[in-house]
Amino acid sequence: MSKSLPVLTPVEAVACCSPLTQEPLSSDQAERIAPLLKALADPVRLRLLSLVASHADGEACVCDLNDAFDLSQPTISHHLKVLHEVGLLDRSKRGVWVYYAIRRSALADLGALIGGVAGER
Amino acid sequence: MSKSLPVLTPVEAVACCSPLTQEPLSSDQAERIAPLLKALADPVRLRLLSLVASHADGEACVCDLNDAFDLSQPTISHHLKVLHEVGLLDRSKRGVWVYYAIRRSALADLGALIGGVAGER
DNA sequence: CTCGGATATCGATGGATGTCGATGTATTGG
DNA sequence: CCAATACATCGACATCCATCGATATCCGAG
Repeated sequence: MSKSLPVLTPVEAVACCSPLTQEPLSSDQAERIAPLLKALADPVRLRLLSLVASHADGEACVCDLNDAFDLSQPTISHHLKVLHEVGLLDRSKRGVWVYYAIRRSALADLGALIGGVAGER
Repeated sequence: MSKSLPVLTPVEAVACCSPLTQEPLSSDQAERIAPLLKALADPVRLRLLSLVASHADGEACVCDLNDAFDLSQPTISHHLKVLHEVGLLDRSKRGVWVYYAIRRSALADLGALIGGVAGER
């Protein structure tokens, strides 16, 4: 089986690659990185991530996020789940509220992978 | 019509934004950036881009690229078109062959947008 | 002009994805 | 224990997208 899928979130897979432009990506590497970009490749999720990141302490309550969009609450919940599952957002529950927090290192790694900046690891 | 779409390739839209994590993305900004990430968010296209970028002079002939994949020629052609349309690859024809060349500045801008590195413009 | 090779375009198809309303689950207040 | 609020899950639906085979287009060789 060529598909022995790792116990590795997409976000972890990014850290192990040299920049896109330096040497050809292996098929496996590409398959691991693509989901991360897919998670990012939606206007709503881009705004969600950006909203969370630019909030105080880099985290925001779902209740705040819902109001920023003209979309149903399940839809926002779905998008947050996608971002959380690939490891771009952390999730923590406090009382009735759920807070999502940005993972800056994940974004930094991804940015370095794309932009070709060697890396500040 | 809220949709007066610009004469602006996605790749040009990127250069105008501060990093994702700095301030919330506007709806319009998100709508312009998402297509660029969508173009990147496919394992085959990631490898294609990486192959082209790491080739000599940052460009490669389609004939070389086809052989690197287990996919039909039309499929590769389609992926290259997607990357070209968003401005990540330049296209030039020489005789019978078509060469695609990486646009490093586009990747750099996108990387900076995601990674939060201010920018080396 | 004709042939063959290199790429692009077209149409079809199966599978993934964004969105919604309805409903489920958990926590707090009374 | 009950009601209300915050959030997640579910099922359905429409749309989008990766892929293919067939075919068109372009160009150099002879």
